[in-house]
Amino acid sequence: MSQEKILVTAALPYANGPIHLGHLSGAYLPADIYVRYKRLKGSDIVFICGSDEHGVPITISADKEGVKPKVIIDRYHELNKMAFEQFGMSFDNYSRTSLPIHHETGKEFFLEFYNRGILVEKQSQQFYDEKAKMFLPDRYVEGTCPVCGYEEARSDECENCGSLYQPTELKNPKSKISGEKPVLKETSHWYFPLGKYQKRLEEYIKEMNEKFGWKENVLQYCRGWFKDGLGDRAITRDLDWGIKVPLDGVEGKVLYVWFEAVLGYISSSKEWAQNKGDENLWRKYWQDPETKYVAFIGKDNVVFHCIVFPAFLMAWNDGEKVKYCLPQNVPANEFLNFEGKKFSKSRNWGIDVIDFLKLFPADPLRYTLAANLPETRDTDFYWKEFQLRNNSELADILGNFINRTFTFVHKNFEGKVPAKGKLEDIDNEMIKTIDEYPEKISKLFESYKIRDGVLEAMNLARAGNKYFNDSEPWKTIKSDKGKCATTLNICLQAIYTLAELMNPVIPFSSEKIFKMLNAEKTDWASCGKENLKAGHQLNNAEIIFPKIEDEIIEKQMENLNKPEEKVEQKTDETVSIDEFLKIQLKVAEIIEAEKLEKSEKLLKLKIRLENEERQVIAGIAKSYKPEDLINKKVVIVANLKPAKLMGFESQGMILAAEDEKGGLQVLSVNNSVKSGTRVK
RNA sequence: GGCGGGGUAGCUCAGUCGGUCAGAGCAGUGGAAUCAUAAUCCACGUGUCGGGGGUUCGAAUCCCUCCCCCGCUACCA
Repeated sequence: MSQEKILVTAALPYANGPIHLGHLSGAYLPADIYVRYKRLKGSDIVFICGSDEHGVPITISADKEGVKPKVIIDRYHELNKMAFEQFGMSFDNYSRTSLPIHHETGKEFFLEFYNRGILVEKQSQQFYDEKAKMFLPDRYVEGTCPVCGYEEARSDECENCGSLYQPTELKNPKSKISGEKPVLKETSHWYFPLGKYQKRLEEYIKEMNEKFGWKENVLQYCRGWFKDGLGDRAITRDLDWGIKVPLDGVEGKVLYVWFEAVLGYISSSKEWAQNKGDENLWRKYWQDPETKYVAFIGKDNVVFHCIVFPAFLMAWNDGEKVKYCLPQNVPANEFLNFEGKKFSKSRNWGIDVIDFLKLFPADPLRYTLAANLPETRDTDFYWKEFQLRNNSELADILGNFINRTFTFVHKNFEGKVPAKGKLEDIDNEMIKTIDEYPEKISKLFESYKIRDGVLEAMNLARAGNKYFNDSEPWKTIKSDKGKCATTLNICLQAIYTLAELMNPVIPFSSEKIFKMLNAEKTDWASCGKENLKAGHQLNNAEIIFPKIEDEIIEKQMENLNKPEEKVEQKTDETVSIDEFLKIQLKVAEIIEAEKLEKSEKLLKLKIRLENEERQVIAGIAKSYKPEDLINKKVVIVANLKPAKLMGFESQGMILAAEDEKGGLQVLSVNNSVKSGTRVK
């Protein structure tokens, strides 16, 4: 088979915030594993990505901070680029859509469509914020629903009753940006007639699926869109931030981000070609019908990559010019949740890649995420699972297999690869097993079952351990050194194979293993053969996967509870009287108070309820001296679950409110109320 | 409200164009071994495959219905 030519793109992350673990699982990690695998297979491959830097949310972030959008995108472009590098993403190019080269691409496509009369111009009434001097997207306008009277309805749809209406019908509209009342203003936009391409799109997807086997979830999403019918979609917006509409006399309009963002793949490829010193090199991939184009994305992006982008390319290809390749496969993943809940920036739920990599190396994270990729449905990231994957699999199974083999060879064979002797059944079987692995994993990776491929690779390490155990080299070293040598030789060949098979998943560790083996990687097809010659000198062993201690994981899990409490404070959810009555608030008299020595904030109090005494630890030392509290009658939560603070048990909690200066005011009642009285 | 996805062993997840499909890993229990990061290897699962009904010789897998969770709902990216 001739060398495959492959173009791989990974979704362009939006430069309005840091990427988190969910992004990695959705698109980037599977893409990187696939690309690294294909490189080992010897494919001619180029891997493209970059920051998506236009759109309204970025301008809003900029306004909030009182800076230009450029500040925002520069910040997150650099941050995310760095995060990707540390995570081991092996992009050939990581570009950004704010570059002139991309603006040119965007304008070129727009003009191509405009000049060929493909676009439709339509007038419409849009809300305009006079204070902010901008047109408002629907989600930034709030008002009273004309149907049900719900006060937080959007400009075109009520989330409460589900009604759809014209923006003109919304009562009391209010801009969420300035808080001012927006006015309706006439505007015009260009629309791309997606509907005209629906039939061809359906055929395209059907054909690609038949030939290359698309994922079921992706097909489902597409069917959903086709079922509803595709309509015209506006490809311009009234905004200053973005690619200017390249027509004379048109001001204050830009190409809508979803029109140009997908074209960013092409621009990034152009930039890559320039950097390579061959301006037209990108055409070798994008414009050669032999190219296998694979687009890795998360499920939220399916419509853009399976429908919108292909439609653009079809429209372009209908012209006289050179034609672009359409995606041959779009292996979109579902989402990764975090400890059972959706990642949420606003709720501070989850962890950003850059922060994670400050705590742990990339490979354990890559392995953990790969072993639980949301390929068929949403999955979860759990700190405990991360620790377990690292400790029980990377360290105990893979790491230990390598370590036990190396230490044995160094101790008994002077660190040189022992020569194979007479082979017995067990040896032949192991050799066969090793030899079959590359093809086995290939099959999985080729059908985008990345997760299964990764887990299968770990099984070779398991097989290695079993072979080691069953061969008992610690016995044969004394009884039959030739047999022992055979065992270790085969174990080392297995380690070599593992280093290569695992290379796409844990590239940093793979390099370390190759270094220990004092060897270079080979092509994928050969890595299951005998690659280490007898007598070959090995380097010293090192621990590749240190264990992660419980305390470190527990600390991370403790941090999680903080944002959760914040969320509860913010919600205005109501509680029933029954729920309220579960909390027993009681009046208590403070009879003793003393400061806890090692603590800044805590006081140890003895309080008296009706006829019982309790110890309560209260965090009010900064606002009250112990002696000031004696005989004071305060309100406590009497049935709060007891907790230990600084080693002292606290049987309840004193209610207090924070004043403007951050001082605390304890809730107190005057002496006419008896201790133990229930507060209702 | 509409549309879509999901509900499979203690946990995380595979498996559904009906017939060795009732699974893997982890956890748990017992055992073997001691070269190794106390690391390995072997053995062990009576799970109503969310509930109920139906089609069929046969359903986790198809149809109907109910319950629960999640996502999307288009000028938001």
